[in-house]
Amino acid sequence: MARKAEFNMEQFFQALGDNTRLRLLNLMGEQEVCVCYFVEILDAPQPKISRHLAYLRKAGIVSARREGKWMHYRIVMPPHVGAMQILRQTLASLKEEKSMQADLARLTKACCAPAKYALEGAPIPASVTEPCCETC
Amino acid sequence: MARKAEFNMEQFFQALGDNTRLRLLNLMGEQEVCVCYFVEILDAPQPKISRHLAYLRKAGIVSARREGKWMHYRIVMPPHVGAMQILRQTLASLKEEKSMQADLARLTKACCAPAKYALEGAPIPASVTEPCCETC
DNA sequence: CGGTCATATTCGTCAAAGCGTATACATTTC
DNA sequence: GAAATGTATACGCTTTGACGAATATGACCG
Repeated sequence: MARKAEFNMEQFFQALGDNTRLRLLNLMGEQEVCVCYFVEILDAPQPKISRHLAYLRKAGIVSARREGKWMHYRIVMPPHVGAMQILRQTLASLKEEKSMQADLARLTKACCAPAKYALEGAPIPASVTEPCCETC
Repeated sequence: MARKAEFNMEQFFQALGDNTRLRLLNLMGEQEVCVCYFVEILDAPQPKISRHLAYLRKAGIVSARREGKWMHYRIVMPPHVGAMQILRQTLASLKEEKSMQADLARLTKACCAPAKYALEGAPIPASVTEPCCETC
């Protein structure tokens, strides 16, 4: 039985071949992140963020979850074993870049949830039940 | 001392985001390969092969060596540690795809050198001194 | 139910990149 | 040096994708 799902390497790498998307993936890392944080931290127009998230979703790299008005995105590991390892290695490499570290630092201090995300590193934190405050 | 060279992740992934280039990289694997073999095995117009090789060269993933009329290309591991591991993992994953295995099989049987490449797996085979025959 | 907020999509534009064809360049051979 | 061979580049065309601006959708709130 062929357990290995059909996986499009070409599309996978194309999805990784954009700096905005790499920044988004770095911000997600192990945790679910609300779109409003992406907009704030990347300091980019909201449609741009949304489009790149849609691109990642179509490539099967992230998944979305709605919670009231807010959308939360998280990384979903590809079924393809090799792609999964590549993605893990990519995330690890991103974390070593200074600009990516700066993004992450801004996430922990962002908006009204300075430590909420930083302290809980669960992959799918149901803990994040209040995604935003009055300013976000 | 910052040993880590400036590396463009975005450009790196863009270079991997094309199936023709993935096929070329798979064919190179550990060994140097002559352009004429690429053209024969991918069954593609020679300018197309040449353009993709130039793209990979600009991205710093392959290097070229001239030998008479013939050009030999080989993979050069990126200075960036993470990128190197990603590239290794990518090559390993490619080898598991049937179409890529078929390409490699055609390389070993290609032209007039059925076993020359298959038997010697040295990374930079100086052994390949006669790259082509009358048909290639 | 109308308004507001968060997010997604559409539209038009522009740059990047893939392709086939033709041509240029480099090397060998005669 | 002229022809032949292997490879690279230029050109025009088409597709893809990134972008900003505008608009649509979906959920909450009064």
